[in-house]
Amino acid sequence: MDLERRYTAARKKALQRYFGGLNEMQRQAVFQMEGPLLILAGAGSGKTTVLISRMENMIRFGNAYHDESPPAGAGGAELELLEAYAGGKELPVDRLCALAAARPVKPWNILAITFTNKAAGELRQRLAVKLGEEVTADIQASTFHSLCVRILRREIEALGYNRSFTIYDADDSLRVIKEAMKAARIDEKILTAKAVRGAISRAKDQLDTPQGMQSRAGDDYKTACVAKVWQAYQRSLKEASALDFDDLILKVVELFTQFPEALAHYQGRYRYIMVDEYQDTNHAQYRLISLLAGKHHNLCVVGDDDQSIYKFRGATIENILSFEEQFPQTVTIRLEQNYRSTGNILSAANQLIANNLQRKGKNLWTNSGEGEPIRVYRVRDELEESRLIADAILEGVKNGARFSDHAVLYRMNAQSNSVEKALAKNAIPYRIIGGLRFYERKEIKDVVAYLSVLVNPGDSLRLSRIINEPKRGIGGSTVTAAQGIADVEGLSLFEVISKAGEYPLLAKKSAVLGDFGGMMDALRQMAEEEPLDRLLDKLLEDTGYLRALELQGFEGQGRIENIMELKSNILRYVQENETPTLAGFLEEIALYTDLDNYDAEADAAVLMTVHSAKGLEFPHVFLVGMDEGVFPGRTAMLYPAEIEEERRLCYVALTRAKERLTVTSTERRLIFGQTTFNRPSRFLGELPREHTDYQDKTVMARKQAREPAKPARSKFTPSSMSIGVGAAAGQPKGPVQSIKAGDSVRHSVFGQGQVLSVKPMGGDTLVEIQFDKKFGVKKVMANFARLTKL
DNA sequence: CTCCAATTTGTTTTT
DNA sequence: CAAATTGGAG
Repeated sequence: MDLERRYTAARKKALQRYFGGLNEMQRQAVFQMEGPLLILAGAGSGKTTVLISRMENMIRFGNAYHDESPPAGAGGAELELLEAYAGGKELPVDRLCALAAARPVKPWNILAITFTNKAAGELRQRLAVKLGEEVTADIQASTFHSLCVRILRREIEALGYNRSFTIYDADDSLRVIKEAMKAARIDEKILTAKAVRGAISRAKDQLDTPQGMQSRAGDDYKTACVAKVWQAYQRSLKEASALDFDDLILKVVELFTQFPEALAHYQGRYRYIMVDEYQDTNHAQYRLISLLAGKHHNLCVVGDDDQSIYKFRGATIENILSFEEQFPQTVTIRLEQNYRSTGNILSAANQLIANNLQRKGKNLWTNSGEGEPIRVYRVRDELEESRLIADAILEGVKNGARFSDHAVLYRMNAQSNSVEKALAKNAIPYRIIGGLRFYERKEIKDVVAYLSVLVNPGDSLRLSRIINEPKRGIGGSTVTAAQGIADVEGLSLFEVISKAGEYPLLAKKSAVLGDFGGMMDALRQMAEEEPLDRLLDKLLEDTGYLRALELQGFEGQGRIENIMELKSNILRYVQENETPTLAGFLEEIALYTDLDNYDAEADAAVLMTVHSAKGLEFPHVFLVGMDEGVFPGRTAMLYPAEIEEERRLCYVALTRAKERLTVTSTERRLIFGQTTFNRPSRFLGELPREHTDYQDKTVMARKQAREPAKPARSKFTPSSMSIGVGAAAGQPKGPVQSIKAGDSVRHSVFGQGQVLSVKPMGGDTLVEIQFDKKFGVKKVMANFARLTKL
């Protein structure tokens, strides 16, 4: 009797010691393993560490902490050992596990859902360090979308789709919607295809149906149109055996509601579920999770209502605000100690977000010192803004920081341009996350379209993308005619083309069409026999795609390099997977994002949107464009709810910074070809003075103060925007070597590259250079970049 | 059918 | 301001 009590107590102590690196709240979250658990984790409160420790605890010790009975056969000797460990003696981990564990969880019973594939990979990696590769490999850690694809690959035939379905991206969807709108005679001037796509997507997030929308539309013409287009859109997708992003979630929900035995299977498999970034889930995702957790109720969600920034994508903050009602007997744990930022940064962020009404409310605190105040600058325009940043980064590096310690955050991708130029001019290596993504480049989309058609010949959309790329004399009119026949005959476009000879309408083109069909058939044959990289080579050769690019000159060179990059991606995929398939590769890249590729190791400054920066942290953060109309954005300014979302976004931006935070605002700015004059963002006014160091660097301010152009206040002097940093660093004074497109050059930072284009610019020359894949294409100023011709 | 040039258009944020 | 679409000529 007494032994039992002592054993339980010793075990508790031992576990406390094992997870001694965590704070009290974090440990509570780790040990709370059964039942619904809501972790409200503020920015920088160590929630990833908690998630990892929580999984480690489950796998090593099971519910030992809350278990009342000692393991079978444990006696006095075991108790003594356990007490010794609790008291500070060392003990091998396996030994401790044997002493303490109570029904440990099997790794394959754990499902962890993250926001990006990168985050999932990191989770797995950090877990592997603690538990080893084999154990970790059995844990399902992925995004909602990857999880759903996995499930659908096995089960989708029950819903009448082909197992080798294609995943359409936003661009593909838009094309299909445009087609549907044309067929329905809906004028794009009244209702744009993009608006329709958005409306459909949001409706899908709500688990709405075309029929439901139709009946609710009433006399609302636009809504009725959307419902009609949606219906046609869905029919096209099914004909092509394609799913869009939203469908991935939707179809799994459909599967689980229609086939209880399928649901039961996955409920049995995923007994312990964790969802990260829960504040950014939408209704469909909530449904999916409730279904999966419906049997065992072991659902742990982690989130921060103050960091909900994806409303535009259907995320509903309600999910986190009403979690306790949705799941009775929820245990709620708040993590409010921040380990990331200095006191000044944290206090300012706290005060900013306190202006929001729609929130649960919390107060982050930190043990670390005040740090330096937030630097707030008002400058003339985006050029000065960028120069200031370039100078500050150089200053930071001079003081011992790495380039990669610096991040520049902005509200929209278009803002990256001026920053990019300034960094290039100063030979500061940088990487851009987002913007035009690798898989959105034309040549990559083309090649991927070829590959998709090989897997899924029914995919008419992608077929028509590449049927005349490169030019082979199959123009729009021919495709339209063939598509018409396909619709009438109930065949796919590809089938009609393959036997073009049978249709008088296509008689003239039957030779070219037949050749094309034959070529694709031959390639499909090869796809089944040859390794994927060989297939790609053959495809590029046979289709003439490569040859066409070679004839394009330097622009084509860059594209070929991109395709080679695609090839190395294929090779990597082949190496990393035991049973590599073409379909598998296509799936992987459909769900791939730029962020997944973000390599924190490479020493380069990072440029990205605030949205992309979610979950990341940097010692030095620059937040640019804090202007009314930019951040908060123009469209948000009229609606209080939107302003709150913008404020949350701003909160996310501020809390990315660990040590130094610089915020800038400009008097005027060139936006979409028009100079706009903006007041400083209202959010700047919400940062308390005692935590900021404000400097007005506009011409007006200097005049008013009757001060010469040099501000006297700071030892950190971007001042008159020293353009000559690069030159001062040792640029040879002689005439610029004549560099022309096609030359090979060496750059002091980026290494060797090929000149793509040369443009005279403001007394200097802007050179666009293709470097190796680590840096990609960069634009640099010839006079400052210290280029040497090879 | 293809190519080039002019016009038009749009301007958050993304799995 | 840039990209994308449209229109006309070859």
